[in-house]
Amino acid sequence: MPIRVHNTLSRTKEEFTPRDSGKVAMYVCGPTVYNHIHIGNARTFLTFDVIRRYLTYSGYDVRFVQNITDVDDKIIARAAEEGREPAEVAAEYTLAFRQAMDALGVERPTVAPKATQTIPGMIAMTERLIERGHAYVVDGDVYFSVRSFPEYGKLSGRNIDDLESGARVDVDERKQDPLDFALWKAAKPGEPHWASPWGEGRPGWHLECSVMSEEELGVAFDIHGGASDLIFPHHENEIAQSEAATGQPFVRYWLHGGLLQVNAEKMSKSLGNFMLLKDVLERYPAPVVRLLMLQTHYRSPLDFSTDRLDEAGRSYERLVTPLRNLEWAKRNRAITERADATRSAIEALECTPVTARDAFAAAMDDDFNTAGALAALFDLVRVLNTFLEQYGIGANARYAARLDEAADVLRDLLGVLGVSTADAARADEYPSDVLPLARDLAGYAGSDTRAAVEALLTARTVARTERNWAAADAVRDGLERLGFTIEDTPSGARVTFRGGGQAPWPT
RNA sequence: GGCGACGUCGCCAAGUGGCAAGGCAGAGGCCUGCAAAGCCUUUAUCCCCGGUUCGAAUCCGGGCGUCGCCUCCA
Repeated sequence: MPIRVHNTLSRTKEEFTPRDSGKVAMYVCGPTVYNHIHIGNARTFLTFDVIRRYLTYSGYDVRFVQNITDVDDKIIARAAEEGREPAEVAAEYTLAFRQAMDALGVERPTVAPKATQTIPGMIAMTERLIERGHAYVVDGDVYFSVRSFPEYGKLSGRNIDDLESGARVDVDERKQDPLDFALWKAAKPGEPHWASPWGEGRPGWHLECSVMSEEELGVAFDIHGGASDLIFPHHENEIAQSEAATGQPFVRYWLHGGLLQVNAEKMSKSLGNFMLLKDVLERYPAPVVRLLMLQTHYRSPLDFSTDRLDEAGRSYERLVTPLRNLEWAKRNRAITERADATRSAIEALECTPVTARDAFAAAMDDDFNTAGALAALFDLVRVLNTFLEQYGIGANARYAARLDEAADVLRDLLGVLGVSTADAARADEYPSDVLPLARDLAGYAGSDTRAAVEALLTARTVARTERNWAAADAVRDGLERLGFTIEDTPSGARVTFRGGGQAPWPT
């Protein structure tokens, strides 16, 4: 089944046909490295990470290019505030950006060019534009002439005259038209600068994306992504300069993500209501953050709050619990076939690898409907749970293999969404707080925390055998306060440590 | 003022002409010493008013409300 994508240029869903069969060339606008990225930035990068992963899962060879804007007004301003060199500021936040993306589980780009390493290409494109009559020089600045490009406005659905009537910012008298934008800026004293045919200067904002994408992907590459606030003027200007310079279409499919909001308002630097990704990741595991964002379609606005993160945490638990339960059942060879076990539970288990993959793909093929894809995974979870409930691992190897197959599908498809299941089994590094508890309740005198927990569980088992519920519950409640959960299963008590004295999210 | 998006169960959310997915929360039941996890059951005619259609949450018109872009912004 073909993949369909919403193309901002046509405002409709179109069948996705890449330029070169089997290959996808995509470009996503990267960060300006003047600060840590915020959670809104993260949403956009996450969106395109999942799109890239799904295209790869679908069999495409994806070449993914993302710029690093490391020379810009905001970087210069920040450096001036802090009495540092712009390059130093850019280097610091470039590193921070990569670390944050790694922490979120975003795959690295195939290529991540920096603006400062693309200067010759930007100068060359500016020269091309001047030659073709699309740009003009004024006092060391070079401006693109929007009037020279008749199709200006086709992406954002505006026309030049409407834009000018709504203009409310000071007009630079040196521009031929108020909408003309800088391709090259003459450097002011103290600013980073490079030699150019128009004097010492630095590139304008939009230019790098046009140059890098053409160098790395060629023109009329497949997918250009970014958040919807980049449609105008950024992407509109990219189209103008690229198509004016090459005389060819720039991009086949424009994909734009919805903005993240806080309290139903746009989160932005200027409103000051933003949260940094790194701060959120200190409090919530990456899979939970990803899950929250993937529960909403990528083009819709998404309201972000800790309440919703907590909710996503519970959803994550539901998705990974069957994997934990299956491992536990296998380790204990738990076969709990019940008298009322049903034939349909077996049939569902047999069908689920295929039905889950089909439903997942059908949702994702429809403009990357991750919410629908998740629904397919929750259905798979129910099938697994139901089978485990009724049969355990099953009385013969045939079902054990079926269970493994279903679990593999679940892990694989969660992987396409970049939702790691690795955290699900973490249970090491018990806190030393268990030692006094074990001494008081189990008479354990050693210093090995794992042995202490074992002693506590043994004491609890003994107490339960003696029907001494108060003593048994003292162990469970004591451990609960330290971040452990005890669950009694047909194969004995299972203890899960969720970390710290405080659970990463309420359980 | 110009352009655009959205309004679906308590909360979140999918669904673009044919009996309204899913998650969270709630209720009842099963299981449990009690729990936890899990299973089963249970909760909507889709902002309002018109229209098109055999049939609309889905198409058209109007209204109300929310949000975004038009200025750096993911």
